Amino acid sequence: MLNHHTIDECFRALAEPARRAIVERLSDGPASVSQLAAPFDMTLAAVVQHVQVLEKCGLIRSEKIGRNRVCRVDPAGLDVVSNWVGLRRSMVERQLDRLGALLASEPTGDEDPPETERTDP
Amino acid sequence: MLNHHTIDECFRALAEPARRAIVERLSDGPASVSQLAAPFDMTLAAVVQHVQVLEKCGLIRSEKIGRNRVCRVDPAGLDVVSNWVGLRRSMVERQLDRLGALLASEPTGDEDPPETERTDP
DNA sequence: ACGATTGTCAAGTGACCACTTTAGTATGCG
DNA sequence: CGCATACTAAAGTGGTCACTTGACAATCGT
Repeated sequence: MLNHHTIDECFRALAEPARRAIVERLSDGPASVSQLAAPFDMTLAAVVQHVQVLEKCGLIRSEKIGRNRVCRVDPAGLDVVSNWVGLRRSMVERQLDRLGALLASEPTGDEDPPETERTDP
Repeated sequence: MLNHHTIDECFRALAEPARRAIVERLSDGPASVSQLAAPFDMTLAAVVQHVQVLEKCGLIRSEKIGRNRVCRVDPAGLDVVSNWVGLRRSMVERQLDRLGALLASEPTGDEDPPETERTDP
């Protein structure tokens, strides 16, 4: 019940350049919060907030080790957004294929009304 | 010079539920602006603005036909975000593989310092 | 034990942005 | 022509959110 893993939260989280940069850094290997903060011209507190956002939406996980919090990417989070994009891509592709086939198989050009619209028949 | 196609713009655009819904609707087939607006409890003007955002970042294209503007998904836009996510996913996967291999090939447990860190040696 | 790291919490602030309103332009239809 | 449809453009507004500050807790090194 801790993670929502919703598409909305994931996209919202990745909309922020700093958070995307954190995920990029983290996809190269685990890191502590201050390690994550180093490249930024930003307070440590701000980075902590970003980490919290990323964790709440399931894009990263973290565990406290001593006085450090070590963070790593959670593949499941990436999958959520990957699936969304992948589905749209395949739908658009299928849509274009259908259009291509239609154009190729109708030399006369007048058989039925030009249903260029949505998939319902 | 019209489209930026930057990752940042694409993610920012998709962070908005309404805009994601528009892309979803559009990945099922082309539609006019007012068709896109229909399901929303929102002014047409607002939808127009969303369409403009989606077009500027290269996620959709549109052409004016008569008094209608018909919109369709631009696959290239989806590819931009797909590539970003795909790269991170593969990096994380590779990272986990390396960790697994390391654990499997070290029964003694003390050969070199535990470099769980980034890829540099 | 003391000081220095490392992180956390809470409250405040400024900027951005989604949305509305208003007013206007262009196209289709009878 | 005249009226409705479909969009566009500009300005204003409220709410969200990234970031700061400041004060505090826990842990490490010496």
